[in-house]
Amino acid sequence: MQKLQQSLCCQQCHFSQLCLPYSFKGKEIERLDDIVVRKSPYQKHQRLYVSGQPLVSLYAVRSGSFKSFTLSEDGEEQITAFHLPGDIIGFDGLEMMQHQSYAEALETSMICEIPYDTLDHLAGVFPKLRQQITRIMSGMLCQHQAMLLQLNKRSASERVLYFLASLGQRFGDRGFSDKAFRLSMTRSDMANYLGLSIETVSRLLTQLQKEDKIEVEGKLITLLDKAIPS
Amino acid sequence: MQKLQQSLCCQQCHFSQLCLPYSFKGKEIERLDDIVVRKSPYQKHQRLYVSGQPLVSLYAVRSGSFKSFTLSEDGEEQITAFHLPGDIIGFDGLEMMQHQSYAEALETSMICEIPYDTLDHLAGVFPKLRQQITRIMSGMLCQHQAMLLQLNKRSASERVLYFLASLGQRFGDRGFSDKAFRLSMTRSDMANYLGLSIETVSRLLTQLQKEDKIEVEGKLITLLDKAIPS
DNA sequence: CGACATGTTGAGACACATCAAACTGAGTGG
DNA sequence: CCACTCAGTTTGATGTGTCTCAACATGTCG
Repeated sequence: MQKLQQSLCCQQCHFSQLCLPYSFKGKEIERLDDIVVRKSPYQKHQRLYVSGQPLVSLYAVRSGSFKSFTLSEDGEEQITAFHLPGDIIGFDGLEMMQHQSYAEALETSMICEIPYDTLDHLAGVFPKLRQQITRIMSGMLCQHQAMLLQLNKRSASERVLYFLASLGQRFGDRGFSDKAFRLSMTRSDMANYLGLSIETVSRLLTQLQKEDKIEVEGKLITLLDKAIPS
Repeated sequence: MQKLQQSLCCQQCHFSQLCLPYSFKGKEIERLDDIVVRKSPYQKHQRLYVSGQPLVSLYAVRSGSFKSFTLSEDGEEQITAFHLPGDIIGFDGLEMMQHQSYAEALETSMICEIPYDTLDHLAGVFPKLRQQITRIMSGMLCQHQAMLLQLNKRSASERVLYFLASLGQRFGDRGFSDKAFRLSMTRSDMANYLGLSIETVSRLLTQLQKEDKIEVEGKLITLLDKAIPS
């Protein structure tokens, strides 16, 4: 049991450099470990939280993947992000201390739950932790800005390629291949996120393949040299 | 001179409830006042910072307005936000401690400069301040999520109306009329922000006027009852 | 194996972009 | 004070990228 705990702690986690423990020393990381709750696995389609629910914790993806989305008044879904291991989910709920979106597992996934009141308290004590939280939120703002450019200025084809390339880069950051990976989301999810129709996404995937920019085999994607922007 | 300083301090500022001092008591707000630098006015088109520049301060809009934008490799502008009095600009630079965008005055404007290292230090000391910074950044994430829905799911007409309505609401939050206001940005800026062409924005403004949803007189906008979503 | 979600491909429609031209208004100089 | 200029705005005519509708193919899970 002790060993299991050990294997699950932040020091052992492969994604700690992307997550909260970034640049932490022994003492600080132990305090973080104390407050983190390792939950049982989430199954595909299972929700981490729903919109309107009081925010008590943030959630770090340990394995698997999630999507975040909002629902408009008339019930249409808008996916706002896909989350990979090391990502932290729930920051949009801190303003009102109520979740402003939904988070749903795209596959069987593991989660570390981080109670927010204790995290905030630690943020007062450890400047490094405070700065890391700030850094993560700031990075999310930058991502949104890049996305805005894509949606407003780029063609459907460019958006699809951008999506695959940035996903590849994120896999690369996590020590996986940045060229070949498996999509955990459906074509419908991709289309929703990119503001396109399912049919357009499907067509463009085959077209990009014809242009020798990518290889597609169902959910398996390989980025070829031509995919890299000129 | 002492009086001038007084009239410029956070306690006297009409927009403090939107800004950092939100829910602050005397002692804390004074410390904030100590570190804030009131700068001379910025003229139209003058830039607060440029992309790539090291981040040393955040900036609170005191009066007037600004736009934030990024430039793509091939030099095309993408406006990411418009800033009104009480807004704080520069959060996207905290990840790299380097500004990731440009901020430019849309009209003659006053700014409060907030040195970031001292702000961060105060954030360690005052939980309220730390929470307010978090709240502001979280709110920006929510705004981006709402924008994503607009860009991906709404028609050009709906986007223009949404833009005017949310601008009106923000004016309302600041104690101005939420129904009648003057746009400080050009049609081109609006179009750029909303991912539309200038011509489309212009056409839709006249069309919305014909539908008795708004009144347009150059830069002066009035929202009519019909503008409020059904 | 059957059922149902997911993905692909084609044909036609349409919302918005682009191109083009005229209009307006603020600032400038004669 | 008026003519000039130029950025900003409006309006019209035409083009096109992507959506919609429809049919079919594939994969997945009981």
